[in-house]
Amino acid sequence: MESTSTRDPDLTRARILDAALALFVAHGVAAVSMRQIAEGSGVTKSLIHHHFGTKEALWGAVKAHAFSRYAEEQREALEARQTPDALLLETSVLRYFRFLQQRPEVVRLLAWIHLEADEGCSEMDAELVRLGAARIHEAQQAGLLRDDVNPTHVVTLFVHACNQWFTAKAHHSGWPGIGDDQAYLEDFLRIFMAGLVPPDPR
Amino acid sequence: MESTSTRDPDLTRARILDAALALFVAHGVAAVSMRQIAEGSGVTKSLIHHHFGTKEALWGAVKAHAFSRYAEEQREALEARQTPDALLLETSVLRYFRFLQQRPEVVRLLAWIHLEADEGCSEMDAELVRLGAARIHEAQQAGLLRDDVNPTHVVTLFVHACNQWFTAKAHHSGWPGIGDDQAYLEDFLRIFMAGLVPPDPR
DNA sequence: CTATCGACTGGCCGACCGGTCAATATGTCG
DNA sequence: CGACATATTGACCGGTCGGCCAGTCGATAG
Repeated sequence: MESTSTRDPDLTRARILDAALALFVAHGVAAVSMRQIAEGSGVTKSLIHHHFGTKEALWGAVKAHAFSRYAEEQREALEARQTPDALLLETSVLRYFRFLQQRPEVVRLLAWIHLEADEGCSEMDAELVRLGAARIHEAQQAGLLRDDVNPTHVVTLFVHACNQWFTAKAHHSGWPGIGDDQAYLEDFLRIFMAGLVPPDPR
Repeated sequence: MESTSTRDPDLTRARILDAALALFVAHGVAAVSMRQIAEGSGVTKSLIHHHFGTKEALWGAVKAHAFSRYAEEQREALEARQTPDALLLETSVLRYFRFLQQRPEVVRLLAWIHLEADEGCSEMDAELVRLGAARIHEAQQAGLLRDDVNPTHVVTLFVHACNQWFTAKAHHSGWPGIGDDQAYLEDFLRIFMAGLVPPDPR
């Protein structure tokens, strides 16, 4: 049954993971102390060591927890296809863009993972990419998309275009003539979709 | 005249900046100690404080030094236009891609700066973006590129596509079906350039 | 009731942190 | 040759770090 407020190790672990994720993502692993995480999660520093061992192990658990949840959300959205094939790619880009727009912590988590060159995390979204690439391959064979480009690169390209937009947002917000999220998304989609139509056979 | 091996404050500053850049870029500012920088540059820790003050000031000097050198290189290459207008954009993308390919430390430096949300650094490449956007605007008015997209977004898009490719390389190298640098670049250029041709007026 | 196991606590440790400071070495100028 | 500015050094400071450990608390099983 549901436990009372005290002595709930699962809830404790969850609270530690949440606080650690927030702090790690905001300031970086090296800049966050175990004492800060303890304070942020309302538990003792020793208890964190009891549940997760070392700080590095905690970071590993945080990554696995947050990343797998994100990957699951994305897969569910991707597998529930109800749009016609011709618009599937465009709506996928749009959904991914909105997803990152509403979850800035995912963007920063990815950025930290990239800087660590953690190849282990790539397994978690490899399945997503494979799924998306398969959809694009289908559309290519149906003549809806040009077939002289690697489907995986198509997925990679739009993921990159969305990720980097939010990653570097503070930086390029000072660039002259740049627009807001919506304006960038629309221009990207114009170029991206027009660049993928099959060439006129004539 | 040229000084001997001892007592060359300029050389000392340069050595400290080089060592600090390498360490900061590799491990992040918070994870690098002044003692490590001292060891890496062959000087005393106190001497670093003497020349640069605090650790944060050193990081600022490192950013300014590396970033301005990078921006200068890019501007020189951009201002020496000798290619015909029709190919300028494609060669610009190619040059920028090769530039990042040969300077992985620039890619990582940018990634760290983005995570800091340091808006001050955006002034350094804002001029570059303005210059590139102006070239694209010229090409639009000459009818070489579609004119219903923001020129700044065109620059932003290809910068993002190149940056994120190298930033996340270790991560997406595990994705199924992904190609190498050259294959990605070619596919990106196909989509990008085809997406920018003016629509058939008929 | 008692034995037992895991959740949980406070205190402690050695190592290391960024930064300071007085003292010294070295080059330059009068 | 001094006098002076500054590059350079090593010792040292208070504070914080991650991790450890002995021990208490609380639920559950026998």
